[in-house]
Amino acid sequence: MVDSGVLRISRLTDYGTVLLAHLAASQGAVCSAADVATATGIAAPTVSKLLKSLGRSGLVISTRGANGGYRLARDPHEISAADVIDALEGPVSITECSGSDRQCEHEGTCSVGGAWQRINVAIRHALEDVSLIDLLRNNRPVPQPRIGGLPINVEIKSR
Amino acid sequence: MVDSGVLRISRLTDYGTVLLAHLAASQGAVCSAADVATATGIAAPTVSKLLKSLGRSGLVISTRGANGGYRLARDPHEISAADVIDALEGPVSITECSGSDRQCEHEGTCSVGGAWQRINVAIRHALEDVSLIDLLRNNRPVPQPRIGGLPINVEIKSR
DNA sequence: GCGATAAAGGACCATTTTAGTACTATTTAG
DNA sequence: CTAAATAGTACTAAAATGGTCCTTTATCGC
Repeated sequence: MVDSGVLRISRLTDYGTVLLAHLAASQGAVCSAADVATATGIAAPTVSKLLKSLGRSGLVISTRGANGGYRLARDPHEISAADVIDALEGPVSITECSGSDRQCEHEGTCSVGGAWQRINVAIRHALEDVSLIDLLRNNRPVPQPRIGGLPINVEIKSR
Repeated sequence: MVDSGVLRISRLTDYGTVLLAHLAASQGAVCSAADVATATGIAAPTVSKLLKSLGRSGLVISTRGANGGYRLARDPHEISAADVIDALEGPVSITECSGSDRQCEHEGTCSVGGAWQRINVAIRHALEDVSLIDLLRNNRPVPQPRIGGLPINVEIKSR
């Protein structure tokens, strides 16, 4: 449990961004799933599965048959992190009851709710603000700030 | 799968905010875990487990023995959503490899990374911006729910 | 001191989610 | 026609999650 905590995206979604980044780097050329797998080092069946999903969501365009493959459906500037997450995991919502309109089972006694929406919106904006290009470009050796031995990203308040 | 997707906090963390909200509403009075369980409708062992965690993280203060119980460690204005999440789930990080210092297994081929940090920071800020009081006050439709006689929307000093 | 109360801390189990695999059908270039 | 490649579906293994139980320790009231 040393790993990251909440608010994580699933590993598959993370892979998804890697795949899309590869397609973006390929400048519109059609790449087969196998090619992408080789290039990214992600297992072929997994790549295939992900690209299928991304196709269904309209982020990539597929061409079937011999010499077929995948390419981005639109300019990588126009694909946001939110798009990728939506495609692979469904709509973003931080709590179960704040996202959908169905009833929370503790509705009567639950005194928490409204402010999560605000948080949701903020997160949404952050995700929409980052494009595939950003994800590609901001790639750097990472001078990750470190606090003590802790791999924390953001400053943590004193305890 | 109708439910919320990624970026959700776990149910336990959600419960945690409910528990803390109840303690906030109790204005510093000591509440036993059993009381809180009754008041919130959350299963007693679960409440107990959560309050233990919150105690270890310094968000609540425990008193053992007869007439013991829990109370908030500090003013509810000073407890943020980020605090609660940190306490119950560890540090927030959206991807596995952006949060920890361990190597991503696809390091050589992975072209994604940097921009997630920016997203992390944005999310972090959103979470730090919302206090327990906000979570209480922005309470929705449910008009003045009362819990075993206790009104839950206690007005505490506004800011 | 004694007994009741209540938290602390672990160990443990059931269920759900997630990740990954396999197999079959369909489409298309040559 | 055949080979290459995606589409779709079903299945399995592994991990995280949620929840329960039990034993120990501390405190209060008598």
